[in-house]
Amino acid sequence: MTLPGQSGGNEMAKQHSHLTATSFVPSCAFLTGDPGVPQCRAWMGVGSLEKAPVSQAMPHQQQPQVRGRGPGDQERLTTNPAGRDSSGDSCSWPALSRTSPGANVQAVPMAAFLSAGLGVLATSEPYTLTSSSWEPRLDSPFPSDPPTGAQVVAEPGKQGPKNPRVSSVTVQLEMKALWEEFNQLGTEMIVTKAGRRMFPTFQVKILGMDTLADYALLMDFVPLDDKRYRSGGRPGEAAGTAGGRGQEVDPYLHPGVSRGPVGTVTGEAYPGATAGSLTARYAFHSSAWLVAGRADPATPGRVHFHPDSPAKGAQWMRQIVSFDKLKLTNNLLDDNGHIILNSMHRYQPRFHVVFVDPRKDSERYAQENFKSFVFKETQFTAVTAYQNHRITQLKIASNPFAKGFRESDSDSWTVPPRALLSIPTRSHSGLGPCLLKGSTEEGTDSHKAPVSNSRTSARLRHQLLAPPEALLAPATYQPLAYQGLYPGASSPLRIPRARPTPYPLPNVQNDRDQESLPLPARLGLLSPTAMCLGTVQDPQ
Amino acid sequence: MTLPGQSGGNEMAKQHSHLTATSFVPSCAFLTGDPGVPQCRAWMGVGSLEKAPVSQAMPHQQQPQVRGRGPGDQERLTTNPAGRDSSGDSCSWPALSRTSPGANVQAVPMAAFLSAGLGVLATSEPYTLTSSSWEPRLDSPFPSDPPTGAQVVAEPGKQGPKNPRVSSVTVQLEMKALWEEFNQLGTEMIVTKAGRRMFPTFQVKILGMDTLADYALLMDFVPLDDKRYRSGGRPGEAAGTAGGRGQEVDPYLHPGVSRGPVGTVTGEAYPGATAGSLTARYAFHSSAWLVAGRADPATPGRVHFHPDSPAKGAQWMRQIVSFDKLKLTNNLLDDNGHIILNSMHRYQPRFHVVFVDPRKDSERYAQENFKSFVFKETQFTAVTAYQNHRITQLKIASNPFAKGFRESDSDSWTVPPRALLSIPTRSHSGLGPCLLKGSTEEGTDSHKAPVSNSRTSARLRHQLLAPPEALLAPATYQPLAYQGLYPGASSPLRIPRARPTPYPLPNVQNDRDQESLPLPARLGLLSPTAMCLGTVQDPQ
DNA sequence: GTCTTTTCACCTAGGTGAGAACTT
DNA sequence: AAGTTCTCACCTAGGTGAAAAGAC
Repeated sequence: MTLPGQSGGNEMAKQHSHLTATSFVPSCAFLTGDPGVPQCRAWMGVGSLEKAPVSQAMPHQQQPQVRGRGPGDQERLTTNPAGRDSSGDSCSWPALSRTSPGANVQAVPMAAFLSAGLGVLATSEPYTLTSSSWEPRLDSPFPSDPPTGAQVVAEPGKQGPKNPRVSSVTVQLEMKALWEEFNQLGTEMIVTKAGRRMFPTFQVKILGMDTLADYALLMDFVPLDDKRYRSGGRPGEAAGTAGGRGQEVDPYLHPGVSRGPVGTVTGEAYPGATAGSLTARYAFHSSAWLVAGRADPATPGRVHFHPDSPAKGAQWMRQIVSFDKLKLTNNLLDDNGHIILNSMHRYQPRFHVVFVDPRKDSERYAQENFKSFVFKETQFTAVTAYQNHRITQLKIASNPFAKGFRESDSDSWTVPPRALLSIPTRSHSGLGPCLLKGSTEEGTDSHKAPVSNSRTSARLRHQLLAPPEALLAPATYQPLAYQGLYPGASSPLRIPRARPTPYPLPNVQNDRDQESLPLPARLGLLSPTAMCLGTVQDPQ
Repeated sequence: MTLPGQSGGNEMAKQHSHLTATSFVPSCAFLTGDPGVPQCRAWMGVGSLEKAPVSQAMPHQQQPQVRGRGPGDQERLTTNPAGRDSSGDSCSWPALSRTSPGANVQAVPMAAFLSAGLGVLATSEPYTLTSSSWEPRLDSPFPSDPPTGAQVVAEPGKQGPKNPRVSSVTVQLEMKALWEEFNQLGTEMIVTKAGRRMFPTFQVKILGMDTLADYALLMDFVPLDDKRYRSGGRPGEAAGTAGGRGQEVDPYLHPGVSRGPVGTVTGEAYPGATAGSLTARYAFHSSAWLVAGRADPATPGRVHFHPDSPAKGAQWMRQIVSFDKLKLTNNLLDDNGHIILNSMHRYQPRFHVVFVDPRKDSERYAQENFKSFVFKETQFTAVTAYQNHRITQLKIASNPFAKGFRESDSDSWTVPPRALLSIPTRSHSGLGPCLLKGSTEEGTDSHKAPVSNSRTSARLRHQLLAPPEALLAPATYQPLAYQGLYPGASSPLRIPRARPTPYPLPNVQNDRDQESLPLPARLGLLSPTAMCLGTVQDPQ
C-alpha cells in the first residue's frame, strides 16, 4: 500500500483509491477459541487491526506505522476515495461503512457467534481433506478429490444444534471445475502488500435460506498446517541453465530464466517444458514444494464480510454470490481490512452463513445461527510470486485481466470456450462479460487453430522473451468440459452471471419474492431505486 | 440501452453490464399528489416501470417492448452482470437489491411519506427561484443568484411539523462554485437512451443528523416550468457558415460547423468564438433558448435512492454523499431505474432526507419524517446534445472523463487547479483521484502557460477539426477561486473526498462514533469487514 | 431543419503477470 | 540464492464529447 511510487503524489492517490476499492476493518472481534465464551471487545480500526488481541501470538504492535503512514496521517484523511471508488464496495457492514477504507467505526462488540461458532468450527476439521491431507512432495500436490466428495465439506454435523434458518442452507461452489483444475496443479494465490484478489474468485450459489430472514455472509482463511514451505529447488537445474533437459519441466519459471532464449519467440524454446507428454501432475512432481520449517507466527485472523451483508435470504439466493472484493495481503500491518496471510503457507478458505437473529439476546444463539462450508478444492498456497508456472499459465488462460499475457491473438482464444487451456466460460470473479465479449467479439473465425498457437502475444512480441512452451503446455491439462458443466456455456449470453451483490436477476417473473422487502416497508418507503410518483408539480 | 451494436453479442454483454452498473427499479410507488393519501400499489419492475399509474398522463403502455427486449426476454436473465459490475452499486435498497438491474422485487408498498411528503413538497415551491424564475430569452439564462441566497433553498417551513430527527438536518451542496459556474451559462445535462450521469455530480455534505437513526437519502427531479424549449436559432447564421461574424458567438456549435476551418488547429479559428471580450452572459444572450411550446407529457416520475440507503446518520455525515450512480435518460421505457426526463425541458433536482421511522405505523408519520432541499444552482436543461458550447467547454474542462477533449497536453492543465477554465479541484462525481492524479503526476512544471494554451490535444491533432476558439474562451469565464473555496485544494491529497457510500474517513480518531453500529450488534455480530479471531486451528 | 441515435477515440480506474530491483 | 517489492505493458470496464448518421 505504501509504494513510494515514481510520481509521489500520484501514487498516493492511486493507492488510496485502491484503499477505497476494498474494505477496511472498522472493528475487530477475537475469541478465546472456547465455544460459548464470547469475549466481546471494542477496539479501533484504522491502523490498529493488527493489534487485535488474539488468543495466539501476534507478531505486531499497536498502532504500527507503516512506512510513515500511521494512523492520524493526514494524507489518509484527505485522500479518501471517491468516484468510481465509490462503487467499489467493501466488506464492511452496509450500515456501518460499506465502502469503508479507513473506517473509523470502532467499539464494535464482538460477535458471540464468532467467538463460539467460528471458534468451534476452527477447532473442528471441516477443511481437512476427506481423501488425504495435503503433504509436501506427494505425488500430487493437492490430491484431486472426487468431484462428489469435494463438493461441500460443510459443517461436519458436530457444530451443535442449528437454527433451522441456517441448517437448511446449502451452498454450491461456482466455477468448481476451474477450482479443481487449479487444485490439481496446486493452487497458488498471490499476496501483495496492497492486497490482491483471488483467482478464481470464491463464488457460491446459495439455496435453502429463509427468504425473509436476514443473513450475513462471510469468509475466513485457516492454515492447512503449521508448516512453512519453500520452492522445491528445481532438481538438478539452476536458474539460467534452462532448456534441454528433456524430462524436466520448469515448474518455477523465474523471470531470469526466461531470458535465456531471447529471440526464440515461437514454440519449443524450452524442449523440456513443452511437456506435450507431461501431465500436470507429473510435471509438478518433478519439482515440488518442500517444507521449510514450522509456520511463521500466525497472521492477524480476519474475516471478510460480503459487502452486501446483511441481506435477505431471497436476495442472497437470487444470484450467485461473489467474493470478488476480497483481497489477500502479506502485510501484517494492513489497515485496509484485507485478509492477511503468510506467504509460502497453505490455507483453506471457509465460507460462513450467519442468520441475523432479531432477538435482543441474539448472542446467546450465536452458536446455532451460523453454518459453515468448506470446499477443499479452494485450498491454496499463498505466494508473492508464482512458483509453479503451470499455475501461472492457467491463471493467464482463465483470468480475463491477464489476457495481455495470452499467446493467441485472442481470436483463437475467444472462439470455442474450450479451446486451448480449457478456458472456463465463467472463470472470473464476476467478470462475466469478459470472456463473453471475447467469444462474441471475434468469435466468428472459430476455425483458428484451437491448440498450441505458436504466435506470440503482443507482449511476447514486444519483449521477445517469454517462453512459448508454457503456452503449449496447457494442452496436456485435462481439459474439463466446462460447457458440459455449464450447459449453454457456449452461448455466453446464457451464462448465469455472478454478482457481488445480491441483486436480482433482471428477468424474473413478477411475484417471485415479494416476501423480501421489509426494510423499505419498515421505512415507510419502498425499496426501489426509483419509483413512480405523481409526476410533476409545476413550480407554482 | 438497446443499441444493436456492431458486434451483437458483445454489445449485449456490454449493455447488460451497464445495466448492472446502474440500478433498476424493483418497484414503484405513485401518489395522487394528495398529501395524506398514500396509494400503495405493487407492481413489477423489469420493463414495466413506465406503466406506473401516475396522476398525470403517461405516454406509454404497460410492459412495453423496447426493441425486442421486453420483460421476460431471456437474454436479460442470462446476461446478468458480474465482476466489476458488482461494484457498481445502484440506487435500490440494500436489503432489496443493491445492484439490482433487473430487480424482480415487486409488490413494494408505496411510501406514505412520499405520497404525502414529496407530494406536498412537489406542490410547494422550494425550487422556485428566490431571485427570479428562469425565463427563456432573459438576459441571463439562469440568473446567478447570490451565493448566500442560493445556498440551500430548503424546506420553506411549510412542510408541516417535522420530526426533530430531520428538522435539525442541514445540507451543504458540494462543488457549489462549479455548479454556479455552470448555472451562469445555463446548465445542460445530457440525456441518453442508456442513461447518462450528471455532471457536475450532485454531492452534499450533511449535518445535524441523529447519528444513531436510520436515514434514507434520495433525489428526484421536477420540471421548472411547463414549457418545451428549442435551440435558439443561431441568429443570422446557419450551420456551415461559421466564422467571421465578429460579434457573434457560436453558442450551439454543431458538429458540421466545426468542420469549416479544417486544418486550423491553433487558436483564433473562430474569431467570434474566441470571445476574449465576450462574457458568458453576453455570449449566451446573443442566441438563446426559445420556447417551443408547452411541455411534452410528463415523464414517469421517478426518484433515485442513494444506494447506501438506509444508513445511520453517523454514516451519512461521515463523508460527502455523492449521487454519482444517478443517471438521466430520455427513454420513457427505461427499465434500469434511471431518472426519465424530457429533452429540451428544464428541471430542478431535489434532495430528500428521510428518517426511517422504526415504529410500526410509520406511515402515519411519513409527513414529518422527511426534509427536502433544493439548490437552485443545480437546475438544468435536459438535452440530447449540448446546445451552448460554452457548457460543452466547461464540461470538458472540469470533467475528468472528458480529458481527452482538452486542448492542453495535460501538463498545463494539471498543474495549477485554477488554470484555464478555473477547473474545480473536485469536479467529478467522486472521481477524486482524477484531478489529483493530474496535478501530482505532471504537476511539477507549473510554470506552463495557465491560459489559452493553443496547442491542440491529441484528439485535435488527430482530427484536425475541433475549433480551438472554444478552448480559448474559458479565460473569459469568471474563474472561481476553487482553492479559496476549498482550503487546501492546491494540495490534492488534502481534499476531502466525496463518497458514494457513507463510508467513514480512514483516519478518524477512535471513539468518534461508537454509536452508529446497531446492525451488527443486533446481528450478534460485528460490523467489520474483517475482524480478528483466534487464528488457526490446525486441521486435526 | 432540428433533434436524436449511434459509433468512436480518448480518457479514468484498476486488475494481470513479467521482469527487474531489492532484501535478507 | 530465495523471496519480496516495485514498475510496467496490457488488459477489462466504463464515462466523455465529437461527429456522423438517422428520424421526424
